[in-house]
Amino acid sequence: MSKASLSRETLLPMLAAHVLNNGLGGASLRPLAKAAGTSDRMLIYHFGNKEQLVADLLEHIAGIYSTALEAAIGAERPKTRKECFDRILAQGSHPMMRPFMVLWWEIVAGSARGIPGYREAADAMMTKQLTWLETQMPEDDPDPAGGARYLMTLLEGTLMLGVVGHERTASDGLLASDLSPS
Amino acid sequence: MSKASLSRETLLPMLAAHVLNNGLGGASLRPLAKAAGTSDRMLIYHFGNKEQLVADLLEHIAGIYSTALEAAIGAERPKTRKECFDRILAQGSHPMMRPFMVLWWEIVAGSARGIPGYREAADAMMTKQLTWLETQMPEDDPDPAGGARYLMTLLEGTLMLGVVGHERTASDGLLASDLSPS
DNA sequence: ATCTTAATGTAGCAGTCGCTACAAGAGGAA
DNA sequence: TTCCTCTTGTAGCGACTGCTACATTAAGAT
Repeated sequence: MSKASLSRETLLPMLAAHVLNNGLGGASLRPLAKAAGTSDRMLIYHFGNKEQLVADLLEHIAGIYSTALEAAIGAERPKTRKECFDRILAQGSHPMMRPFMVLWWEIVAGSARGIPGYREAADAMMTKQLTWLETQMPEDDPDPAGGARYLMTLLEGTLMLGVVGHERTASDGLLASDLSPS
Repeated sequence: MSKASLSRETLLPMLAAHVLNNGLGGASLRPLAKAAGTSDRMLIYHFGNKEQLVADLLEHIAGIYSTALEAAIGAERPKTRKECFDRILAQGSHPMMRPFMVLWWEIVAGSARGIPGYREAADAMMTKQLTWLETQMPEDDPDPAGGARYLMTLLEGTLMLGVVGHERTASDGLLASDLSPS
């Protein structure tokens, strides 16, 4: 294969990198192609049309997210739900995660708007994160499944408030709650 | 005034209606103008450029949201936080609210991406909803401010999960919690 | 009546969009 | 060799983008 024809599979990582840095909605074929070292002509050739490209890209990104989660399983489990929540929130708020988070909200918006491919990707990423979170719950938690869903809801709400400049709103609200199972 | 020259103020409601039905990011001047009964030429004349138009439009929409909230103050206050939460969630999930919700997630995404005007609008709408929610808390709540923030976090998380098809995730998670103050 | 200014229509510019027609090279199969 | 299929480059189409130059109308001020 040596020099090698670019294929969907070799293209996708480079496209994903560009999208993480520049957004998905505003991305057009020519900048996308340049980032991947090709031409718009070839993107259409490989993916058929832009809609399919975006769908494949979203699926690919969901895959990246999935493997990232699998690699992030902590050594020692948290002792309380609160500790679990704080740890994951800190992880999601890490500057390294920012491009991913910015893209995440774009995916949510696209999902709400019904743009093809977005809903599926959002669903996949949510499901993955949820099952991952279940494995990260405290060992003695009486209801890891329900607790994970509860923490997830709280986590996403907190992240959203943070995005619009209301991180204090979320943290103040949680002061009054110990998040302990009922 | 009779026939009347169109001004920013007369244009904005019609622009807002169009944006609520068709999205903000993908909106371009000519369709926007047609929806408002003018020409792209006049939109630029009145608003200077598109960026300013979008900023003004977002501010206007935040104002609509604000007055809508003020009009929605319930007659009798809920008795528990759970009841308060359910009532507001039902309100936010009402089909009538859908266009607004879809736009909301677009605003959140724009805010995350740092697009001018989005963050300010999102912040204003969040702040408004928060102070409104405080007035809707149960009368005997020991900590209405903290409770409102807590419910708000949960509410936004729940709405987000709903948008990506995980409404069950949120509701299942809340089954295990009575949301009562600690 | 004249002057000024705000409001509007018409036409178009330069750039970008997704996508395609056409042709050419490259590598394997016969 | 001859063919055929896969891959790629070049060029461009028609639609749309935000925005502007130029001209015209209408109304109010003096």
